[in-house]
Amino acid sequence: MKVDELKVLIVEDNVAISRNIATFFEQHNMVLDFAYDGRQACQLALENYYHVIVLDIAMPQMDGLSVCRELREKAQRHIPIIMLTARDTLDDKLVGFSTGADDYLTKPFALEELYVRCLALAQRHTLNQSKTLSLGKGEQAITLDIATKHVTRNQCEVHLQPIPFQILHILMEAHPRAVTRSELCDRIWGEEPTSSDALRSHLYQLRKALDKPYQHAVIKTMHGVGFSLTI
Amino acid sequence: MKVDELKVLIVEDNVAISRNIATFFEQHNMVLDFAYDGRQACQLALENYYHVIVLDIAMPQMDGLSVCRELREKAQRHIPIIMLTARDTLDDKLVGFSTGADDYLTKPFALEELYVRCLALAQRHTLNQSKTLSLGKGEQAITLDIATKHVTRNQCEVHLQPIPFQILHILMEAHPRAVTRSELCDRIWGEEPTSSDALRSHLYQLRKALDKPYQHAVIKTMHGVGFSLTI
DNA sequence: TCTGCTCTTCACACTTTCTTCACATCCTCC
DNA sequence: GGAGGATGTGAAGAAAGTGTGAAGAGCAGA
Repeated sequence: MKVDELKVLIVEDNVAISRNIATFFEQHNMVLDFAYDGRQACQLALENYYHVIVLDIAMPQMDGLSVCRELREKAQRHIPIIMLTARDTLDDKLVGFSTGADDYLTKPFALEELYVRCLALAQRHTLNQSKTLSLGKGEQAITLDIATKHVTRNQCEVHLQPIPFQILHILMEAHPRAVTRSELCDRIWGEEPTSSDALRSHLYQLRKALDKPYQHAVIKTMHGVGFSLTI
Repeated sequence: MKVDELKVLIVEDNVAISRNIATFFEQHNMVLDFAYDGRQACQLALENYYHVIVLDIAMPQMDGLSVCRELREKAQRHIPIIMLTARDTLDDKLVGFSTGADDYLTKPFALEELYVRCLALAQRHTLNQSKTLSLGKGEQAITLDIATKHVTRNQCEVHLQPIPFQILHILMEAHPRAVTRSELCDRIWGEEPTSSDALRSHLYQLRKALDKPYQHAVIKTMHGVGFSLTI
């Protein structure tokens, strides 16, 4: 998956609306998956990594609110969710938010509006700007420049290959949460998974470059869980 | 967060609009401060704690975008900001988000809409903080961070293996209720149960790590019933 | 085509965690 | 106070997960 692609799950039983969204979003370089009912939505959302989920409230089998509740309960991380609703009373909105939606739109809505809110939620609004992440201080100080792919630790440049760079990027975004192996694989390889041996090997490379020269290792293994940064 | 604890800064040079917002918001138990230009806004925002800032883009002296940028730069924490804008093109929205707004509304807007978004933003912000359970004080003080899997007692880190961690998590959620053996087994192993010897062994490990170093044991056996935490 | 870099695969060593078992101890009820 | 079930203790081995490093495949640019 390319770094600047946004992966979005559209949960909407009305095929016409789905298709509309698809046309607009794909023009804007987004990668879409679709679900047409709640069950399917939950399954997809728990198995794959999405930057944002667009969720219709009114659906057969399992409505949007239930999906939202289930994801909040079962998913390891907080998945950004935008609700689509036909209702428009204060109470309905409050209910939507209180079950854990991050944003909502009332139908009918402008596709553009949905697009902007997806970007914002995915925190990709800085899409075209040089953005640097930084964490820690002293010997543990790590900076990562997304645009130039520069990484430093303790002010010294660290050379990373592309995949180790991606791994570090994901870990820094998630900090202090641990990231599971499957989430890492999902975000790096997307649809075409490789053997998990590859991931181990890239992690080894990342550690060799980032941690080996220093006393304190910042990449921590959480046995049976995944990896996290400890600063 | 209780609604009546929400503290909001309204930054808007049009007094009529401010007054409107004030009337509606105060009916909903929010506590408001007002600023009428950008300078004033920055000053107030940096000196006081607000749950949300409602920020008009078009203002004399220093516009909303500049205020936003300055706050992102100078403020220690991420202050949730909702932008109010008269403009309504895709680019304008993107610019708004890219300077760091968390949400925006296009004028004219329904007060109700603004109200709901303020609530949502404040809530989302507190939800994003890593979730920690804590119980007791002094030597019995126990904290458990769900995201990072960190456990402390008496401010000292306690290393737990995954299953003992799960057990403690379940016990802390249930506190002060006792949890039966079968409930524990059910939640840990689900459908495929193991011998109950395993559970005993994991409980032993949990006690060894959590209680042994201290005088007072917090894990209490209720003979024939199950286990509970006594703080 | 060659060169240099990156990615994947594989084999092996090592670590952590889980389960099982044997025995000790405790509690409750008769 | 004794019998018998429930629970605590601890060690040992099984199982799963992880680290390490090298070798070769694959690919893009010179």
